[in-house]
This record gives sequence, C-alpha cells and structure tokens, in this order.
Amino acid sequence: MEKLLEKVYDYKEIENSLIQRFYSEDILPKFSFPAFSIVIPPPNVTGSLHMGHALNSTIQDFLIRYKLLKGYDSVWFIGTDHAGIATQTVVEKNLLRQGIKRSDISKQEFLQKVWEWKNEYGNIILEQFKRLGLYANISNSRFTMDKYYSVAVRKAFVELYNKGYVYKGKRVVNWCPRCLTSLSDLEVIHKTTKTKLYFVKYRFWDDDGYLVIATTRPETILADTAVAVNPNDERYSKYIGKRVLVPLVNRDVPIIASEDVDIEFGTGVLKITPAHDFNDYKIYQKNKNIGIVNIFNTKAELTLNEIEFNENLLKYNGLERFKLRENVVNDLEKFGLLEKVEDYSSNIGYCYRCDTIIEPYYSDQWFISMKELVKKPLELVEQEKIKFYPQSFKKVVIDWYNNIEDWCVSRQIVWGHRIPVFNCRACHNVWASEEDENRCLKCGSKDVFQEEDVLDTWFSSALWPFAVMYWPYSDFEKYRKCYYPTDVLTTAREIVFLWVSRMIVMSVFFLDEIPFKDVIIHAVILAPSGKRMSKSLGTGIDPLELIDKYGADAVRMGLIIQTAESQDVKFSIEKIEMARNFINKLWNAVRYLQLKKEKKVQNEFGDELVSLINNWLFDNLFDLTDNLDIFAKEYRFFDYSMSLYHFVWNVLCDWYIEYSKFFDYVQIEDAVNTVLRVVLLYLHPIAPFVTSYIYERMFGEDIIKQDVIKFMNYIKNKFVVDRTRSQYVQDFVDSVKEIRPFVNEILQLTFQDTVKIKIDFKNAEFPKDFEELFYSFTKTSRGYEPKSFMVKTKLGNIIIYIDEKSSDKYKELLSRKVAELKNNTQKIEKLLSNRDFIDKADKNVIKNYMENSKKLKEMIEINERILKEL
RNA sequence: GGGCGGAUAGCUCAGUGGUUAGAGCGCCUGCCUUACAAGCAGGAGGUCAUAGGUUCAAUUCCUAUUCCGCCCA
Repeated sequence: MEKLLEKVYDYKEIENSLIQRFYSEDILPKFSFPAFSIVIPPPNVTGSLHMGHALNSTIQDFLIRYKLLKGYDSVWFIGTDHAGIATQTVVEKNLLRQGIKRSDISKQEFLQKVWEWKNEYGNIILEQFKRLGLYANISNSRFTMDKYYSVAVRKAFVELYNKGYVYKGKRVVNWCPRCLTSLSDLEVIHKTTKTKLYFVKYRFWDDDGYLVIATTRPETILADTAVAVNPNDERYSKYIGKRVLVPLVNRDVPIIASEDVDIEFGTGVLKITPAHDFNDYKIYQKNKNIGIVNIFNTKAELTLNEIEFNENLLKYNGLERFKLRENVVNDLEKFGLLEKVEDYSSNIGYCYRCDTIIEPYYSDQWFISMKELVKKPLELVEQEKIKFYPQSFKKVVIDWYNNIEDWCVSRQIVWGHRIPVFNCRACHNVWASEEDENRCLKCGSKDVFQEEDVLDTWFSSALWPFAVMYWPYSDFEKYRKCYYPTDVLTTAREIVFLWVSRMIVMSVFFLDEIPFKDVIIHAVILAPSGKRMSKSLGTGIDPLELIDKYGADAVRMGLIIQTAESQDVKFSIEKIEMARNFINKLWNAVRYLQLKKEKKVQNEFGDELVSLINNWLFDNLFDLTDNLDIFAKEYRFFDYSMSLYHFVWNVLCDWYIEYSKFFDYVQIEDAVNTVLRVVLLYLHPIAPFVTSYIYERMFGEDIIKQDVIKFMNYIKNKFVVDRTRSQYVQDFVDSVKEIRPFVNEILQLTFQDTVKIKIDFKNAEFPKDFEELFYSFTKTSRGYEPKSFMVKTKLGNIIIYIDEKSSDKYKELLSRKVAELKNNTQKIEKLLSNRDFIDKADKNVIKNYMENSKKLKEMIEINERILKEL
C-alpha cells in the first residue's frame, strides 16, 4: 500500500494532481451536525487575487479544513460581488478601448455589455482562488446579482421601505463628478492635500467697509447665500444682521450668527455655500431662509439654470470646477478683492474607486435611517454575542453605531440592483414592490415608472450571510438549522464599517439573529517598503507568482507566520522561504523513514532505550496537539504554525530521527507511523497539498476523510506517557547541547576526530545504551580517565569529564563560563538578601531562586577548581 | 480635531511582572556525516524608543514625550 516519495519535493506536480479534488462539485453541504460554516467575503468580479485575498482565504480554508478533520459538517459559502461602480468603470474603460463611449449607447445596451463582460471575466478571480488550494465547491458559488440573490435584495428593500426606514430626500451628498454618482461617507477617502487658502474681501452692502473671509474653494463663492460669524466672537458680533455683497456675483446676502463657526479658522468669518459644502449645509438647515444655490451640474461644471440665474455668472458658464477656480481667483485679483493667498493643507475627500476629488452636491437621494436599526446590534456587540478578534474592534464598532449617520443607498449608475420603487404619474402614488409594476396600485393608471437609481453595492453585500443560503425562500430554513448564524467571519480592517457592521444590522432586522459568532480581523500586509500594496503604485506582490515560485503550501504557511495578531506587517519573502524549507524538511524526513524500512542497522540498541525515547516523543507530541487545539480555538494561527514547525524540525528531525539511526525500523515503526499521521493531520489545514499527498502515499487514504478526535483518543490510550521518564531524555538532550560548544572548539583547535570524555550517569535509571548515543551525538569517545577536570552540565543529571587538552582556548572558554555563572549568582544572592523580597515575593519564586543559587554555586566551584589546575 | 495601534538582534517579526528575552533571514567558524546544502554542528550580535511612576522586582503595568502607521470627522 505504501508508496515511496519521490526524491525531490515537486510542489507543482502535487498541486496539479490535487487541485481538482479540493475545488470540486462533489463538495456539498451535508446538513448534518455538528456543523460549521463560513461565508467568504465575496471578492469583486473585477478583482484579481491579491495578498489580502490570499491571507484571508488561507485563514478561512484553515478553519474549514480543521473543523472537517474534527468531524464537523464544515461548509464554506463562496461567491462574488457585483461591485457596482468598480465594475461599471472597468467596462466603460474597456468599451473606450474599442472606441465606444458610454454616452454613445443606451442604458440598456450598456447594461448588456456589462453582463457580457461579467459572464466572460467574472469568474477569473474564483479560478485564481483555486490555486491556493481552497476546499470549496466553485460550481456552488453565488453572485450578488444572480436570480435568487436579486429576489433577496428586493425583498429586503421593500420590507425596510414599508416599515418606514427608507426615505428620499434632497441633501448634500458626496458626489463623484467622474463616476457621476453619489457615494456614501464610507466610500470617500480623506487625504491631507496641499492647497491654498484665499483671503477674499466681502464688501458691506450699505457702506465701504468689508470683511475678509478665508476659503480654500473660491469658486464656490458664486454659490454663497450668506456669511456667518460666531456670536461669541467680539470682533464680528456687531455685524450680525448687516448684509454683504458676494464678490463677483454682487448678490447681497445676510451676515448670520452661528455657533458652528470656528473662531480660530482663517479670519473667523465664514462664507456659506449650502449646496457645495457639508458644514455650510448644516448651517443652512438651521437657517433655511438664506436659501440654497446650486451652480454645478453632475460633472461639476458651472451651469446656470432658470431658478438660479445670475447674469454676472454668464461668463463662467460651462467651466469645470478647477478651471473655474483659476478664473475666479484671477477676477478677484483684478477687482482688488483678493487680499492674500497662503499655502495650506486640508483634508480633502476622494472617490474610493477613481480617486477623483469629491464634490459635495445637492441632489435627490435615497436614504436608510439607521439610528433605530442600529440599537439592537449595538446591544449584541456590547454583550459580546459577537466576539471580535482582536477584541479592540468591539469598541470601534460600538463607537460607529453610536455615531451612526443615515446611509445614502442610491447610486446614479447602471450596474446594480435598481431601486424597486415605483411612481405613478397620474396620481403621484409612490410605492415599493418586489415585483415589477406596470399599473398604479392606487388609481390603476398605466403611467407608472420605476426609479432609475440603483442600490449601493454594500446594500446587497449586507445581506450576504443569509442571502447565500437562499433567504427569503423556504430553503433558507433548512440551511438555517445547520449553518446560521455562521461561525466566523474573517476580514480586513478596512471594511469593518462598510460591510461587517451592516451585515449585523441586516441580519438582526430580518432574522432577529446575529449573522456570525466571531469576527477575525486579520493583518494588512504592506509592501516591504512599508507602503500599501497597490497595483497602480507598483508596490503589489502577486500571490500567484509566489505560488508558482514556492508552492501554494509554502505561501499559505508563509503568510500565516508573518501575520500574528492584526498588527500590520511588511511583507517578508523570508517567511515564505522559511515555510518552503520547512515543507521540504518534512518531505525528506518522511522519505528517510520510508527508506529506512529497507535498511538494517548494524548494532541496534535495546528496546528499553527505544521505549524511553518513544515515551519522550509522545510526551512532546501530546503537548503539541493540546496546544494546537487551544491555538486553533483562539484563532492564533501564528502560534499554531510555529509550534508545528518546531515539533517537526527540532523534536522529530533533530532528535528523534537522529536517535532512530541507531534503531532498527521495526523498533520504531508503530511510533513513527502514528506521529507522522498526527503531524500530517494537524498540518493539513495549513499545507493541504503536501499533507494530502504524503498521507495518501503513506497510508493509502484520503486525509480529508480522517477523524482527528477519534484518532487522538485512540493513540492517547495506546501510548501512555510517563513524564518522569521523559525528563531523562530531555536531560540527555540538554547535556548534549551543553557539551557541544566545548567539543566543537577543541576539535577545531586540535584537528582530531573525537574528544575523549568520561560520563558519569548519576541517575541509575539511565539505560546504559545512552552512553553510546552520547558519544555519537557529541563527537566524543570513551577513554578519558579524569583527574579533576570536568565540565558539569547545567541542568541534567549527567556529569561529563572532558579531556582538557590544556589549551588557552579551553581556558578562556571556561573562564568566560565561570564569569557568567558568577554574575548570575551575584544577582540572585542580592535578591535573596533583600528582606522585602523574602517577605513579599511568591514562595515558589523564592524557592526556585534558592535552588538555582545552590546549583550555580556548585558549578562555579567545580569549574574554578578546573581552571586552577589547568 | 477625536480615537486606536506600534517602537525588542543588521532585517522581518514573536514573547514575558521573576533566574540566561526568542525565531527565520543575514553574518562568522567547521562540515557534501547515505533524508534534506532549501541541509548539519557551533558562534557573534539586544541598556527591549526616551523620561518619570507603581512594585520586593518592570522590557512587560501606568503617565508623559518623540517617531511611525491606521481609523473616524
């Protein structure tokens, strides 16, 4: 049954042979208990696999596979997001390359083009995910605009609408003049930007005096409807009620009082442009009589209309906002209205998709009022019904809920879920409906039309955890029993508000239940320079290239061991190499053990020694697996990986396999097979390819079908560990490590093959065979008859007398050691003579110090004697 | 402006109220020892950012400062 591993670990071959099995149509929910479920954060259909996806998916796949091995019905719901603005932008650019402008074709034709694009390219990202070795069913993936999902979105919107949580209103919103759509607050990226502060004179209407106002956006002067000062500002309070002329426009506007005016900023006088500034809009809402003037069209070009017509503006008509700014500044200067210009840096909002500067824009939009909806989620997070890892995000989410603003959900684009609100031209009835309507519910008129806007992408993603389980169809109840709420959500920090907190809101509203129990917020992997990884900046590192070069297993493990906790890390290729080397090491260890079967050992050791060492091995193994289970439970993937790394490399390979070279295969076969099984099983969630491959080679079985819990119970009964006996072996290990530096130095000085020593096993229970092992492990040999020279190992029960070869080097080594020992002893003595310490410190701590002090003194004495006689 | 996190070896990062603070990479010495040179054995390298405080004891807890990063407005 067992097949020998190939000489060289060829990850490409292995990945090719297994990838279809991992990503297979046969992987279906079993609807059995215990169940475990995760929903993937759906990648954008426009996306390509980046480092964030790679880490995020690795974590999820780890959990899915770990639970699978633990006997769970472990299901991963995967799929993609239609990503409204992002996708539309990509398709627009595509068409432009073919010479087709968006404006050349109708909305319907364009929509058709987007669907064509989606059908052709929309699954690329899922195909790329494959390469990571994910265990999921690709044919079962969902899409936020597929047939069933669309039903869920409409149902959700209509229900919110009918319960009064949706309203339409004319508001100043974030507007992207390139994407030609509104954006939610969360889709705006604020960046400190160098700009200028213009000090502009506003003349009084009735005399020659003037006020100076500082503004970063002089072009919006044209839409000023008031000037405001803080009533507590002694400099200006006397002017409240007077009127000033808006420069260039010569519209006369009032000077109003507002507590919102920052006395410190600029001159302390604020111009009010309600239609093009958020703060000004707030002030306007409290002073509606000042009026609101919109001077821009959707592309942020100055556009006069009948209502807001002003002949002084005619010459600017059609100018784009920054061109307009130039013109306005020039004219202000020309008319002597510009007092000065200063350099300034201010926080400016940019579109998160296309990086265009956001224009606050006064327009009709749809909103969801959030204050009420957020109440229950807030409580649930506070009560830790949903737990965040790391915990600090609990507070972050709570703060966000507490300061929630209404959510602008309408987008003026084509690609998305059209808002299911219908209007009747005849009777002006407005209603929301899950079905397409062509007749007014109220008056029966056929003159009805649906809203043109589509919903924010994040509205549909907020429904993801239950929509992927076919809510609101009856099937959902079947899924709900096993898989809802889902167990854990893993995500990057940047979408905690955009997505995570809104999923909670929606799940609580529609199902009265949390969508997931745990939220893991993982690290952000930065470029090695510490900058963000970004394709456009050229700082991105392609995970697929890494997989090509190092193999998927190495990439997975390498990512995990460089991202402990959620602290951001600079990407280090060394960690990927470390993982690759580790897998290679494991491969070779297995291969060695397989080859060993064929070989006979010359002078094999007795079974007594073998059992002692096996006992030590299993002691370490059980210690390891106990820890691994804790680490997995606490999502400490770094600790999980590193403890496996150290067990395989520093326990199994460095020591056990070295011991095994003195044993015959039959003596260790049982232990070896068992330990390898356990290692492969526990490593499988990190490195699925190589472990599956080796497992099948060795045991002829599919690793994913194994039951770890059963197996562990079985072997814990079979190999009962004796801690005391295990300590003998550990003493041996420590003694070898202690003596090696001396031997190494001596050998290098004397060019001998071995150093002669004499070993004194103080502990009679040590098997005599250990002596032979010791010689071999330390490159020493029997035959030294000690006078008084020796080195005593520090912790162990073994005393080694070493042939001194009376060299200066040796003397130096010993003196250094003695000095070190003395130094430590002094520190401890000082502590022990401290009354406060004796009175207050923990008794065990004191005891340990005292014992150690004794040991140290003994060693100093011995080594000093040696030194004297050298 | 408000909030959060970080500063530990040359580099990337772990870790800890208590004896000698770790890993990988890099560096130095010696080894192709029949599983592995992607390896083996050994070594050098740290006032744990700075200043105070709490404590018998601080790299670890607290406060302030500096620098870096992130989030929100």
